[in-house]
Amino acid sequence: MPADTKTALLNSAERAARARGFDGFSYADLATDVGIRKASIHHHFPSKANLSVALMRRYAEAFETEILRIHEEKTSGGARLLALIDIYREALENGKSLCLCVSFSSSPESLPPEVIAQIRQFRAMLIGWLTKTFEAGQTDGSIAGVAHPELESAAALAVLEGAQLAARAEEDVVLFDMALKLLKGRLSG
Amino acid sequence: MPADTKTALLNSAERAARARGFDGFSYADLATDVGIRKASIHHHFPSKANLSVALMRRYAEAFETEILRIHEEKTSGGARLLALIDIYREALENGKSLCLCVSFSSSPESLPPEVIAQIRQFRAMLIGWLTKTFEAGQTDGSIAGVAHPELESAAALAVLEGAQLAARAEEDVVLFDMALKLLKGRLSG
DNA sequence: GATCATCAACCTATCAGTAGGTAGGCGAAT
DNA sequence: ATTCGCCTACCTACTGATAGGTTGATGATC
Repeated sequence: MPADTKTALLNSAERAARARGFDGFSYADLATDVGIRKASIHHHFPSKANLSVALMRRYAEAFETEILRIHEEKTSGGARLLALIDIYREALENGKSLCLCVSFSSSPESLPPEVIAQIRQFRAMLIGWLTKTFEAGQTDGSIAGVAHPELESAAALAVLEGAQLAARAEEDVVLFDMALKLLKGRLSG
Repeated sequence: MPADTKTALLNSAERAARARGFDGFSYADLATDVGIRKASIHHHFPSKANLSVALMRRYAEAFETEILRIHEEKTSGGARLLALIDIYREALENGKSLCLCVSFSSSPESLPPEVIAQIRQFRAMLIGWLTKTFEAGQTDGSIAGVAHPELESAAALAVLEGAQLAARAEEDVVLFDMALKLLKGRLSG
C-alpha cells in the first residue's frame, strides 16, 4: 500500500515478527507480502540483522512518542497506567500477536548485539515512564497502595510482558486480562 | 553420560531448548552433543514435534513433583511462594536460560497443538497451586495484603515468566530480581 | 547346544525444501 | 552519465526427514 517500499517492508516485517517471531518470517515471505522479489529486499536492508535494527528503532521511537502523548493527554497516574495496559492488550490482537519488544526478547540469540542494546534502552525508558506514573498515582491517589514506585514499575512491566507471552501462546486474551486484573483493580481516576 | 540414549537426548534437547529456544537447536546439534548420528535420533523421536511432546511431558511431571514436595516441606504460604520464586530464578542460570514453559511459549507456532495443550494444562496446574499458596498465605499471614488469591496467582505467574524473559534477553538476572522484589517484600515466615 | 527369527539401536547416504545472501544486468529518473 | 530500484539467476549452508543396511543381543525352536 505505501508508496515507499522501505516502509512497506518495515510494516510487513513488523507484523510478521510480532505474530510469528523474528525467526518466524523469511525474506521470501516479506517479498511475497510486499510484492517485490526476495533479492530486492537486500537493496533496502542488506541483512536481516540490519532489518532488525531498523525495526526496533522505529518501534522504540513510535512507542516513546505514544507514551509521551499519554502523559500529556491523561492527567492522573491511574489513567496513564490504564492507557499503557490498553496498548499492550491491543497489541495482542486477540492472542495472535505480541509487542515487538516481547517478540524480540523471545529470540535474543537471533538478534545482533545492537538490537539487544536497543531492547535494554527501550525497557529502561519504559521503566522510567512507569516509575513517574506510579509516583503520580501515589501522589494523586489514583493508584492504590503504592509504596515503592520503582519496584512497582519493574513488576508492572514484567506482568505486562509475561501476560502477553502466555496469552499469545494459548491464543487466549483472557490470560492477559486475568494477570492484569489485580493491577487494574488498584486504579481510579 | 546416561546409559540411556533416549534420556541423554531429552537432557540435551531440554538444555538447548531452554537456552536457545525450540527452533534454536537442530537434530544435528543434538547428535553432536550426545555422540550418535543425526538420523539415529529419529529412531527415538520420529519427529521433532514428537520430541517436543516428550520434553514437555517430562518437564511438567518433574515440575509438579517439585511443587508438591515444596507444599509438603514448607508450611507457610510465604515460604512456599519464595521457594517457587527460587526455582524460576535458578532456572535462569544467570540470564542464560529459561524454564521450558516460557521457552516453549515463545515459539508456539513451531510446536504441535498437543504441546500447546500441555502448556495450557501446565499453567492451569501451576495457577491452581499458586492460588492454594496465596490462600494459605492469606490465612496464616505469611503473605501481606492478599485479597484475591486467584488474581494474585495469575499476576504472580505473569511476573515470574515476564521477568525471566526480560532477564534472559538482556542476560542480566538483576531484571528478574527487580521485578520480583515487590512480591518478595510481602513475604514472611 | 546350535540354529534361527526378531528386535532395538545405530549407521551411511540422500532427499526436497528453505534459509540468508551475492553477482550482475536492465530500465527509468535525475 | 550516473544513480536508484528492482530484476533474474545463482550460491552455500542447513533444516527435518527418509530409505535401506549393519550390528549385536535376546529368546525360541530343533
